[in-house]
Amino acid sequence: MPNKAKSVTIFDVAHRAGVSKSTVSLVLTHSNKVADKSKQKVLQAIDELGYVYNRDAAAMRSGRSNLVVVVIDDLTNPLMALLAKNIEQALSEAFFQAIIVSSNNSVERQTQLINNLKEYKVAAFIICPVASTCAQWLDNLAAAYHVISLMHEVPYSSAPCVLPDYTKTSHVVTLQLINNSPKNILFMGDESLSAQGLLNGFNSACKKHNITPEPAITCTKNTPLHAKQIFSSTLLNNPSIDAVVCANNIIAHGVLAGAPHLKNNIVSCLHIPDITEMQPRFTCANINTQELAKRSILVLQEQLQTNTAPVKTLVNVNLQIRETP
Amino acid sequence: MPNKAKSVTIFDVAHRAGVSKSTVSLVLTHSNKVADKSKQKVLQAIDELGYVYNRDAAAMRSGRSNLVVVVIDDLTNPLMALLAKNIEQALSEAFFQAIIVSSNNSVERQTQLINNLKEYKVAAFIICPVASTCAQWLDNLAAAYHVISLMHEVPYSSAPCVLPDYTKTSHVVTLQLINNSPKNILFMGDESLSAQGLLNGFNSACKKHNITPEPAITCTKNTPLHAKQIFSSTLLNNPSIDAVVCANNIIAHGVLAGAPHLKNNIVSCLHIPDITEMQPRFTCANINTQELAKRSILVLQEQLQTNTAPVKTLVNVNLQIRETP
DNA sequence: CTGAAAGCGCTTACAG
DNA sequence: CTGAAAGCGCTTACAG
Repeated sequence: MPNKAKSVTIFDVAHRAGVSKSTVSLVLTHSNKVADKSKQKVLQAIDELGYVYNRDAAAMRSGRSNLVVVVIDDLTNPLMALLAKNIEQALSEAFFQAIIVSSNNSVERQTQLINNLKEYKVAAFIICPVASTCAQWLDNLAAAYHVISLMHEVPYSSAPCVLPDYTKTSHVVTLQLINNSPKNILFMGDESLSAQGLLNGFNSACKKHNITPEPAITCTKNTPLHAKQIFSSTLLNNPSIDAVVCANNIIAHGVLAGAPHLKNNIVSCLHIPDITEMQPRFTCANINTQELAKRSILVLQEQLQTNTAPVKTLVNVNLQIRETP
Repeated sequence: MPNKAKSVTIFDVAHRAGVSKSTVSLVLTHSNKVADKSKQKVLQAIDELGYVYNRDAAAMRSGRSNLVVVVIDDLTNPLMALLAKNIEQALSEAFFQAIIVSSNNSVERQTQLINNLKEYKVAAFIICPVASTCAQWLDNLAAAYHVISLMHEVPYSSAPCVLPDYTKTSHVVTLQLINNSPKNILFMGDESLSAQGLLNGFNSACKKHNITPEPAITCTKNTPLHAKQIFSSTLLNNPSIDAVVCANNIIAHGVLAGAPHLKNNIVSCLHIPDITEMQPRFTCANINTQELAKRSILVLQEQLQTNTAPVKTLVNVNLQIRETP
C-alpha cells in the first residue's frame, strides 16, 4: 500500500491558494518576504491538500540539508545509547534531523557507512570514532564535509572534537582511591581511543603522591568475564596488588568478581549506566551526556556558519563517591 | 570546510569515459544492458574523478529509495539497542540503508519523527510502537507507506507485525516456576504494549495447574527501584505471596531486592541484556533479536515486491533456566 | 547497446 | 510582494 497520490506538489498548492509557486516556496522556507494574507492562504491549501514537503528536491536545488549523520561506535553500550538519544534530542531542538547508525566497533563498517551516506545530501557527520580510525582518513573526510569527532579523539587528527575530560576523570578517581592508602595500585584500561587519556590522569595522580603504580593492564574485551580472568591471572603473579583503578564499571565488576576482598579498593573511571543496578556500586566519575550533546551541536553550528578553525572541547566530569554499603 | 568541487556529475563521468549520460546511469543502476567495455571505462572514470552517486537525485527521478526508517521506542533499553543493531545489519545485507531514530517512549515524539521523515523519500518505516499508539493512526500511515510494527503489536491495528511469542514466553517461564510448587504466585507486568500477551501466557499456565494467581500488578516505571517499592508494599498487604513472575529482569531485580528470601521463586519473562552481569540471574526466556531482525526484513521485502496482505509473525523464544548458584 | 530529450519537485535570482 | 524561467543531478522511455 505505498505512496498513492504522491503527486501533490507546490504547483498544486499554489494553484489552490491562488498564488505562484515562488510564493509557496517562500512560505515553506520560512521567508519573511511574503504577505501575511498569502501565507495564510498557502498554509490552508497545504492543509486541505495534505501536501508534504519534499526535502530531497529542496536539498538538491538549494545545496543545503538538515540531515546530520551520527555514527555511534557501539549502540549496545548503554552510555553510547544514552549519548545517541541526547544528540538526537539536541539536534532536533536545533532543527536538524538526526540519522543514527552504528559502526559496531569495526573500522571497515565505519568507512563503509560513511561512504554510503555520502551519497545522500547531509549537512554534517558526527562520529564516535572506533579505536583504529586513521587520522589521515578522518582529515580527508573533514576536508570535504563538516565533521565532529565525539567522545573519542583520533590521535594526530585535526578534526574538531568534543569529549569528556578523561585525564581529569581518572585523576580524581585515583586520588579518591589513594585516600584509602593502598600499597600497590593497578590501572586496568580498555582498548578504546580514550584509554591513553585515562592512563595519563592515573599516572599523574600516582606521581603526585609519589606512588609507583604497577604496570598497567589492558582488557581486550569489554566484558566483566574477561576482566575477571585477566585480573585473576595478574593477581596470581603479583599477589601484593591491593587497589585497582578500572576504565569503567564493566571492568570493575569483573575485577570485583575475581577479588571480592578488594571491594573497598576498586574504583571505576567511566560510569556506564546499568539497567538492573539500583545505585552505583563503585566510586566513579559521571559523564554528562547531555552536556556532550549540547556542546557538539554548538560546535557544529559554529562550523556551519563560519568555517572556523577546529577546536577541541573538553567536557567536565563529576566525581561520584560510592556510599559505603 | 564543506563540499568543494561537489560538481562532479554523471555528465562529467560520461564525458571522461567517452559515453553518454544514459550509459553511466545504467552502470550505476547495475543494469545488465551495457557492454562490458563501456562499463569498465565508466568505472574507471568514476574512480579517477572521485565521483559520488547522488541518491537524492536518483530517488527523486525514479520515485524509489533504499532508505528505511527504524523508529526505536527506547534506545537506552539494551534489548532495543541490540535489536536496532541487528536490524541495521540485516537491512544492510539486503542493500537498504537504515536510519535509526528514537521516540523515547513518547507518542508525540513518535508522530513528530515520522511526520518529519515523511518529507524525505523513504522506502519503509519499521516501528517499535510506544504504548499509547493509536491503531487508526498506524493504519492511516500503513495505507500510504510501507510499515512494519516490530516487537509490539498495536491492538486492533491491521499493520503487519513481527514480534516474539510473548504468550509462550510467560507461559513456559511460569510453568518452570510452578515446578517449585509455590503457593501464591503473582505476575508483575510493565506498561508496554506487550504486557497483555505476557499476562495471558501466565494465566494459561496457572490455569493448567489449577492455580488461582494473585491479582496482577503493573510497574508504571521500568526501574528496579520502582519495582522494589511496588512489590514491597504489595507484600505488606499480602505476605503469603511466595513466587513472582516478572515481565523482565529489571523488574525481577527490584523484586529480589525487596524480598531476598524469595530468590529461588522469582523468574523473568524477557531477558534484557545487562552489561555488568556475568551470567543470567533469573530463569527467563531468551529473545532472539537476530531472528526478529531477519524476519522483519523478509516481511518488508515481501511487502515491497508484492502488495500482500499484512501478516503477523511470531518469533519463537527459548527458555533459559538459571543455574542454581 | 547508445544518445537526445523530457521531467522528478523544488529554489533562486531577476523582472515586474 | 509576486510571476516566469532556469536548473539542481539524476532516470526513463524512445529512437537509432
